[in-house]
Amino acid sequence: MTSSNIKPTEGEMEILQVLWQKGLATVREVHESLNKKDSGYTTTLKLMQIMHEKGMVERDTNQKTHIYKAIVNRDKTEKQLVNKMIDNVFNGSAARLVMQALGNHSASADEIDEIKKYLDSLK
Amino acid sequence: MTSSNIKPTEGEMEILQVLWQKGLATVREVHESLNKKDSGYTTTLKLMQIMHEKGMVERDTNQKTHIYKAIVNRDKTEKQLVNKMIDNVFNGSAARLVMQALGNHSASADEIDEIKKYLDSLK
DNA sequence: ATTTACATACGAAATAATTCGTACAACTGT
DNA sequence: ACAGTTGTACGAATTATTTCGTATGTAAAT
Repeated sequence: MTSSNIKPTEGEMEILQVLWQKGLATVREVHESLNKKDSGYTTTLKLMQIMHEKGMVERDTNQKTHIYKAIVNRDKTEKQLVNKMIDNVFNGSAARLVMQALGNHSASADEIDEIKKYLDSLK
Repeated sequence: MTSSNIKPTEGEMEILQVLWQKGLATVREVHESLNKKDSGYTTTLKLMQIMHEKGMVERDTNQKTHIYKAIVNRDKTEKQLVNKMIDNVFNGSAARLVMQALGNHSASADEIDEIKKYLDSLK
């Protein structure tokens, strides 16, 4: 087992996405990005505090309003989740996952080309 | 929103996989397929009973030992989970998911060829 | 200066998911 | 017939996750 084994919950993933996208963000910014009408500001706050305890994010507390930043690695986290799904849902077949993803979510022609190029580069 | 919206938990997914693969199975067969050393037989039993309540599986109770069968659709369930991940983790980009899945050791050369063929067939 | 708005902290309730213990029924072998 | 094994049922404990209420501090606006 490697150094850090991360298993973000669903709620944590949503927040991480915002942070990865924005780089830096306050709790309010994150909360508004998520625009959940079903849960309040302090819920997002609490979640981010927990993420801090767990070492998934860091924060600058010099100002009254803290500024957060993800410190878990995006690529690594994504790979972990994808691998788990491949295992858990597709009996270990990456190909099945890929086909399910493409057969479905109407990947655009552009996307398909992009993927082809990528496949060629793997050789 | 369509008729049935299924959201199997992680434990339920593991069981569904066994059932999809075997077609029919008893609780013991499922439990042994999963070979979890960390949880007992009655845990699997309970889970499958809950799945029955939720209408994810049906069972033949004519014999003492009940025989289970998945009734949620495999393809549909997989699509749902993949879409959710695309949304939730990859900001809506199927291509990003695919690349993450392939950039992994998990994909063999054979698999990659298979996917290429598939991509061509999409045109 | 005082009210109003916005921030963090944090305990605790609410909800979800997993796990187990135990009661009891039905088969199996002696 | 009866002990041992294997099965279901199901309440309840445990653990994980999300949600909120409320205390309290700080800045801004009137």
